[in-house]
Amino acid sequence: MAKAKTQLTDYDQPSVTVDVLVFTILEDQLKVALIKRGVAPYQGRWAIPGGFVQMEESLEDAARREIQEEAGLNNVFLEQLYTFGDPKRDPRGRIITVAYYALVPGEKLTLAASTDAAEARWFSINELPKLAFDHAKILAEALRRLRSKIEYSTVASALLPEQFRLSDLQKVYEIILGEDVDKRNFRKRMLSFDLLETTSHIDSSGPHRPAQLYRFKQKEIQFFK
Amino acid sequence: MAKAKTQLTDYDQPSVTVDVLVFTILEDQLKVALIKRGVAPYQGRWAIPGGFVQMEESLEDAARREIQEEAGLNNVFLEQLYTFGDPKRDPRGRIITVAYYALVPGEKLTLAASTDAAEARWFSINELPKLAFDHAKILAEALRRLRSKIEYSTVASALLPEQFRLSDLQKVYEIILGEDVDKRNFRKRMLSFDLLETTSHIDSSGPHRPAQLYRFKQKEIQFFK
DNA sequence: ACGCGTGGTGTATCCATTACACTATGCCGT
DNA sequence: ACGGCATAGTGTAATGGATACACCACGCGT
Repeated sequence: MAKAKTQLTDYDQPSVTVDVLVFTILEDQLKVALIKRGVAPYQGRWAIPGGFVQMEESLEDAARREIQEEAGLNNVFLEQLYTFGDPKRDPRGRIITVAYYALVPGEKLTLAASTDAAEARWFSINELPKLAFDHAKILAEALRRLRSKIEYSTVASALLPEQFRLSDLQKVYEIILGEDVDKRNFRKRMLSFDLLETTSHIDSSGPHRPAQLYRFKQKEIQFFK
Repeated sequence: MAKAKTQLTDYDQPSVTVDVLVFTILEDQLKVALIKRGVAPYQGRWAIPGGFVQMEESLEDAARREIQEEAGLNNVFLEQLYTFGDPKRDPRGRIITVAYYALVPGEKLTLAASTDAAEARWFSINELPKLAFDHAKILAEALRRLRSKIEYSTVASALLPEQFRLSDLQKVYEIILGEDVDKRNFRKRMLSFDLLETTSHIDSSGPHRPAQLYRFKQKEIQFFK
């Protein structure tokens, strides 16, 4: 085991990981990417993907690296959630984890099992397995944050392709909030913020009236009102 | 320098500190406790008090320990703010800091200079000195959080004694938000949430009509609506 | 007793949110 | 080509919360 040359105190210190909750929408459900642990502790249990923070990378870079490794994705919405540091949260020792959550558009996505994971899968948040460590708590916190944030910001855009129908956007809200939304009020409200614009494209798939496609004026997340 | 016996990887790892922003209200101003650094780097600059996380304590316990050491206070409102982990944020090496903020009632408070601090003082947030490290950013984030949170929760209670006049509560809002509040609307709104109750005490200090004293029904923070 | 300073109260207006139902349009099957 | 199906798209009335606003109440100090 290497000596910790850069430590600034003479004492043992906690290790630091980042865990990343990657959410997407598939089959009209909110899904989260989990990995099946291939080693003890919690061997065989599902867990939030994560890994140690390297010395030269920022926390956010570490989170992006994880997403790249697990799901092959760059350039997704990513936000720090909370830092979990209970001394007992990991039976291997003192590990503090900085949790992030990411949102990726519901398109083609592949999940790669990483070194210490036997398998990786999307789970609907309505059909979650028992999770390893304190990961159920972390996931619950992420869902709270996402449900809250969608009410006053444009985060939903990160779950959609660049262009989308208003009914697609409405569906994202319904899936995340878990309740139906009134179509007319929803459209009125969304358009009133002046953060959406029509594109020159029309969606004519499907045996019904074609829909206008919209996009968000800004790629970055905006706040309502 | 001690060998890091409990490390879980063969690589060097970041150190972890907690930094704690302690806010109070004094002289009708929102104040934050800062310490003057007695050692390099940033010797002589003012900084947010903080320290290393010990192996056996949770992050919150570490934050409470800091508050105890710096200000001799227990049992204050404390909430995790954000974790700052830029590899360049500290010239001494890789230090990740988990920032907390605490709110203490505006009463008698003493600040003690700790080992590596030459001095400790309250600063009005309107008259801040240049801060060490990335502490200006951390403080700005804390202020944003506090200003946001006071709008939809009872956090203001943590800045007041157990019993207070409605005008005291109003003043806390005005100081934190930095703008005047309409007295009648403020009272109507606060009372409408049914989170306050009158006490049997009347404040008769001052050469004017005495004021009813109120308290929050719950000690814990509640959310409006 | 009167004036000062803060405590305490109500009403009318405005604006945002809600509830709610029908017509429009393209596709597909006959 | 037409009729039915499925989703797109649209407006108005009622409600309720937020805002703006001014005067009397009460103890104290002089």
